[in-house]
Amino acid sequence: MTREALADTLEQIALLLELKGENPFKVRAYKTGAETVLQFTGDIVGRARVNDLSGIKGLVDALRQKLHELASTGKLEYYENLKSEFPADIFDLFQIQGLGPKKVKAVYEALGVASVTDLKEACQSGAVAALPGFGKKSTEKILQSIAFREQNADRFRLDEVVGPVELILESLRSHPDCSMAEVAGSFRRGKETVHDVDFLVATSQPESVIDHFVNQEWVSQIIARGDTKASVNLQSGLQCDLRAVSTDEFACSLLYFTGSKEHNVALRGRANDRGYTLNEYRLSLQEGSDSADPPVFETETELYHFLGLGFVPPELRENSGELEAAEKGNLPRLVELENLRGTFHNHTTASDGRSSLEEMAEAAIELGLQYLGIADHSKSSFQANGLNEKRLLAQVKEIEKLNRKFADEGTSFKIFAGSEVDILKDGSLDFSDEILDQLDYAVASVHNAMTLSEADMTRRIIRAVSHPGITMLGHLTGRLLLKRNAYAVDVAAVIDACAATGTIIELNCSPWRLDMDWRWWPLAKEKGVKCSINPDAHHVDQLKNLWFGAKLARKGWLTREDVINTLPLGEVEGVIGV
DNA sequence: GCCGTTTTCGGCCCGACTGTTTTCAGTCG
Repeated sequence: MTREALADTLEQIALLLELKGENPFKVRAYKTGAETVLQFTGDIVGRARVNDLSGIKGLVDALRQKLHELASTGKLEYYENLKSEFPADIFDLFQIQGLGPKKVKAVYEALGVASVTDLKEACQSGAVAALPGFGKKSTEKILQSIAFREQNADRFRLDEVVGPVELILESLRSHPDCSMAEVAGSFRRGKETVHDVDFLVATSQPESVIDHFVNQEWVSQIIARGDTKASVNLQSGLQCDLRAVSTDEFACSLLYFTGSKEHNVALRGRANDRGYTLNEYRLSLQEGSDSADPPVFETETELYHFLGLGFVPPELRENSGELEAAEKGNLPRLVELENLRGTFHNHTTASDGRSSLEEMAEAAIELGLQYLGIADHSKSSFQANGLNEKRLLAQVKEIEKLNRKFADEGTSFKIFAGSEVDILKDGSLDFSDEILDQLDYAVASVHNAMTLSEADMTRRIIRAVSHPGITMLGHLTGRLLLKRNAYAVDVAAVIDACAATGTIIELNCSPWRLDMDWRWWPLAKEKGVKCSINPDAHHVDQLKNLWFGAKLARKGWLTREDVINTLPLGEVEGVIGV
């Protein structure tokens, strides 16, 4: 039983109680209970197991007893009973945008809608539109949301994939018959979401490695299994494919299975021009060609060089100019995770984070960072417990105190006091200039009124980034990968405005966002706009989101010089204007 | 269901937006 599992159960109880139309304050008690469990500093699971939860605000008789039962037995009778009153798939309905507990309750009770499939049918038949409180537009919105879900049903965010990838790679590499193993495909290229994951091994005993691959405990279904390839589904539904080749074929295969298809096509054309033909196993002489016999390539680098190209990092292999650059020797030296010296835009328990200021600082020091920017929500983000002026200034004082402590201890580390300031609907900011002046830096972000027209949204954001108190723009498009599309905004115009005002654009590396999108960074770079790779961490563990950020920054052709948080403490202050 | 007490029960977190209404309920951040 984990902390997250305890909190999940309380949250699901809250949802079910809402469905039943229970007292909303009772519902809230369960929700805040879940939050309390998540934020508790200490071994909440252990304490729940031995029924030692006294004195924790928010957990009194009922919740304390339930947490004890859950932690000590792994089950909760109250929850099981509650669940049995509703169809098993009812939770899926809450994923539909625009459907909350009241509306789920309405379609369930009036129409017997118990799943997303039922809901779709009921929308199409007009039954939903006929319900009180619903209408034509609601029906359309629901159908749109269902379509979006269906479209993305077989795609996964990187955070859902990175764990399994490491596990499987390690398992393959530890097999005695496997001499090399790599992950290829869109994961290796650093796409923001993936459909499946491709693995490649070099072996002289393919059957034995494939046997090993399909018989792991995390495999839930074997889709296909042949002599040199196999496909399986993991419990999450993620499809993983394995190809087994010989050691001599490994480099060409890795190139081939990394893609993209378009990059490969261009590369094959280039091989043809030189009298060769390239496939997933090897480079061979074209029939009748008088070119020299090609060697066996041990690495992708050797193959690229043979074709007159510099090594193209996998992230750039989208056939968007990388081959031309590789030919001229103009490929950028891409930024690396290890180049990052610090980071901005992180939250603490002061707003909606789950780790305290001190814990976040300690975790950043542990990661080897020299500085950490704190940017808790501002007062308009009420749902996120945004800070008002008084609380913000108190936090600034607290940060100053901690910084003095670091200095006294001889620790070369600094916390930058900032804020994630809400961009209000008209583009004005949630804090006055006088308050912003007292901060080291400020991130401006949109958190509401996301349905403005493109023109209005663009005007709104440009007004905010043009404000002298704003250092950087947070998650430019507001997208939530596989969940919510970007709001309408003219990204190019915003980039122009940032270029004109010297405003930094964030690469928000929460795996839900990865925003601004990698496709826009080359333009931003061309215009001279700098990037800040920001984890948007709400917990110490999420500082590791920097890994996603570095990957996506590379995909956007960014170098160390383009990313401000590669600068050491002592230089970065100048850039953010401290 | 929890809190703060006025130790017994009333009060509990805001504001914008949307769509369905025609004054407001539900959703979302």
